[in-house]
Amino acid sequence: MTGERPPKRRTRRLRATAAEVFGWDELRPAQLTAMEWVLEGRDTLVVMPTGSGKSAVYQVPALLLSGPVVVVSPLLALQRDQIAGLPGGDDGPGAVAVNSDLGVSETDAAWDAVRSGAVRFVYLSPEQLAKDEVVRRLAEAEPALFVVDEAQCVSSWGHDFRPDYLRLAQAVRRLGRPPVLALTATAAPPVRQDIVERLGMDSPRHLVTGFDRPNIRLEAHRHLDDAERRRAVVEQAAAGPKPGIVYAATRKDCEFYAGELAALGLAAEAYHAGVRAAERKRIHEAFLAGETDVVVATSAFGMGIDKEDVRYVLHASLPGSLDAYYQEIGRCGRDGRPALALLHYRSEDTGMQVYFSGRPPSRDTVGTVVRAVHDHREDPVRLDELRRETGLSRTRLTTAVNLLEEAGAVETDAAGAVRPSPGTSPEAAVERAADSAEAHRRMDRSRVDMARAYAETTGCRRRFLLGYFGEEYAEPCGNCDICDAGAAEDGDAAAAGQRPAHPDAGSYPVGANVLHDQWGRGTVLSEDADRITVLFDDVGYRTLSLDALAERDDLLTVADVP
DNA sequence: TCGAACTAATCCGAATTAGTTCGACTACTTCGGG
Repeated sequence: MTGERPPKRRTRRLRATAAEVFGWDELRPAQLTAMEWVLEGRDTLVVMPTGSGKSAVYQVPALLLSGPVVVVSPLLALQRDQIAGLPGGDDGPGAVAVNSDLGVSETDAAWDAVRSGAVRFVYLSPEQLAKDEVVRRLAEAEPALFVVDEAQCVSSWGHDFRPDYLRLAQAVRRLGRPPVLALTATAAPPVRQDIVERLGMDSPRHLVTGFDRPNIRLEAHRHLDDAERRRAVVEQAAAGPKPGIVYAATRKDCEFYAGELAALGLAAEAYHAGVRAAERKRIHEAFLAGETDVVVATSAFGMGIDKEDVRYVLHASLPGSLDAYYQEIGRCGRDGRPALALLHYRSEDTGMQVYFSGRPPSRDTVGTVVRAVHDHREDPVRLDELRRETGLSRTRLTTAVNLLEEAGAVETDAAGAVRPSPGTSPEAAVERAADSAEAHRRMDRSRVDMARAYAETTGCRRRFLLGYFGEEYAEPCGNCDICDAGAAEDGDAAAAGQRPAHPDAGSYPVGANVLHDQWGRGTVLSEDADRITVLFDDVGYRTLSLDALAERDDLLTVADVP
């Protein structure tokens, strides 16, 4: 193994497989790089926009690996789409999805196919991997790669809504620790860090392609009055070029806006989790087929929508985070033609988003769980047994166990059973879990604050948004409402998006590590005309006014500059 | 945290108002009934 021969041979094999099996004559450099890392057996985190061929990063290497590939995917519909998109026929790679749709005999047949090697890909929800039986049968097949698709779900859903996402690392361990590949289209630096930690990835390589989507125009409008906001949303949704997506905060609002738009003669549909499955499928397909002008939806609508010609994404309310916002607006303008991301909000919207960011399990719940675990000090206990003993729901129990595990108070052993960590009392465990929960709450709260800060920024919106994702963007973009206003004021496009500089502008360069009097260590994410945004390790995102910083020069000190 | 929907109180009863309560997003899985 000397010189450059091995990688070159690997590259040739990847290209040949892509062409022969999938009919892809060209692979993009980023795709190829990530595929090579996967073949080398390295843990890998890939952040690439939808439509750039993320799935290929595991599909092609899968055919060159020695065992089946496990693919964790959050929605059963996505699993079906992925399998339908694979090349069929006798030469194509076999694939199965194991989930609650299957009957007993179908499930057995699926596992037989996995065991016999007839199947390359096994698609599973994280809930499936919480089952002993599933992990046991998978382990027998000795998987060669563990893929987590839509990996942002680990961070956005794992902490409360779907806690089995935080238990994937245990499953990976029990499967013999195959290399882990995490794929996502949108992840800010703290989300990437969360994904890496929660999946237990080992010194992973990161492949992050640019976030900027220059053809999407960014605008935000604040309203004082709810009726006025509703009027503006309906008018703009009706007037804009179609098709478009309107995101509303509640199911009720979806029905309201869809009703108003339909009354104006538009083909408009309301989409949310309260709509029955068959109807949702119909709406989804009609939208992809170009039969719908506007879908008005909650956050339920989005994953798996790969439609090129969406002309606008309009938000009728403040989003819960810029992570969610960027994901949602990224669904317009995929054809590269001009598109509009428009946010209508009221400051009152923050209340509901804080509510939505979820409440951690109570001290009582955590206490019940930790005492139950301590009762099994001598014989580690499985989660389903803990559930019977505590009478808690699956979600609440798993969330509490995850929190205790994060706090170092309990551990999961090689067989998937839970026991107390040595030397921790139940009382201390509850305290530590409460501290972890509080840290999550602060982080979630700061994400809502950042969504509002984006809406209210006085600088170029694109610079703000990209700064949030850790991408420096020096010049004003010229394609947001703030840049337009600046250009109109000074008649100078170059000055657009930049208000007169604060005397302290430049004191806190983007990327600099800083130390705050109260909030501790942090990293400067972006700099507006009169304020900076910092991501603190312990308290999350904060915006700080340069005026306030000028008054007390010991408040925030620069530790080092990149 | 906000706002819709409800309840109680008020000067006869209808109608207003102050106070209270409750629901507001995202999925998979399992299980019972038609």
